[in-house]
Amino acid sequence: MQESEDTKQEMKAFEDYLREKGLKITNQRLLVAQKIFSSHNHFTAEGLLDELKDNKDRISKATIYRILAIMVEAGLLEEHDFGKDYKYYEHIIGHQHHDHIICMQCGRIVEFVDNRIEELQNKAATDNGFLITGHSLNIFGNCNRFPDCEFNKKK
Amino acid sequence: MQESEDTKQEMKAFEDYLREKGLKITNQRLLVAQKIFSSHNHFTAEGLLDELKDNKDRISKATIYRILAIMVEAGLLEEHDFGKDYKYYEHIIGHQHHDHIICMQCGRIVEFVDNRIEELQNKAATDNGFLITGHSLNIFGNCNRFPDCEFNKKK
DNA sequence: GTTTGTGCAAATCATTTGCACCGCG
DNA sequence: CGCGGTGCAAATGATTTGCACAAAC
Repeated sequence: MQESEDTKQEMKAFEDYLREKGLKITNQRLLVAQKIFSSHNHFTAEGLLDELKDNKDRISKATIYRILAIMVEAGLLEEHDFGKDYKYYEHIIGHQHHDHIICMQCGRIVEFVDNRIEELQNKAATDNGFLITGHSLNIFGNCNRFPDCEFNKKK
Repeated sequence: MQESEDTKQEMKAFEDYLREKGLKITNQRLLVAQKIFSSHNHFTAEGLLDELKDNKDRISKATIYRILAIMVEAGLLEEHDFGKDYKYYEHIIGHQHHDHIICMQCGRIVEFVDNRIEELQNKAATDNGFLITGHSLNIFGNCNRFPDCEFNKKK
């Protein structure tokens, strides 16, 4: 696994977080973080486990979940619910906030940003007396017009 | 349980759907539908079960889930994922589409509509080559400023 | 009468957790 | 060393399902 400059910085942020919290820097944590930082795709715990099966070092499912929880807590990862019965994760360090459009046919996930929507959401929240702490906007549709739409690809 | 005019029409829509699909009109289905149509609150399967416990007729959890599935399929009910590990349902017949703001402290759910957001979502989808089939916009926040905010109320 | 619905308990499935052993610091 | 981390298997919790009995048409 080659390390880009970005990946190096992200790894440093993770290690700094671990040290800061008095958590240990283990092989499993480094491997998982590296795998995650080396891709910008949305992934599932199961999918991550599969990818790491290839590795000489086997990592248990329980550990995967435990590490994902730490990274979410650290603000390095975001957890998404796209309507399936498992969660998706996305590494967000150095990524601006965005929303998602999910293809119901092939599972393709497209990111988009619209600052006007963001503003209108803030307005809706404050108008209703809420102090906004987060939001989730998912658009579901069909990307059939794309030539490479594959059915039931999901992990 | 008194039946308002609205409730009567909603019950009729449900019964029509059942007949149309060759499904039977059972006591359980009528009771569940009536309980649902008699309130405009968001509810969970568990909560619905509790409410029906009071009734002389006991309905099993399995049946609740089966009936909820039918009503969602019929377009009478909408299923929501508000970030908890159970689903919320909302009866939507005769209700215009709306999004939700959820209080992370007390679980209070406020509905809002913003047509500009709807338009911008449609634009985002079509701009990305998607044929939009649905969307879910949830804003999470804190309604602590409200005097009657109760913590951990959730069903 | 048949066929579909219901209740019960057992099965699923993603995620979490208890516990004995392992390895970082 | 000593405590947090890991792997395994068992626990959890919402939802689903198989099956025998009951109710609708």
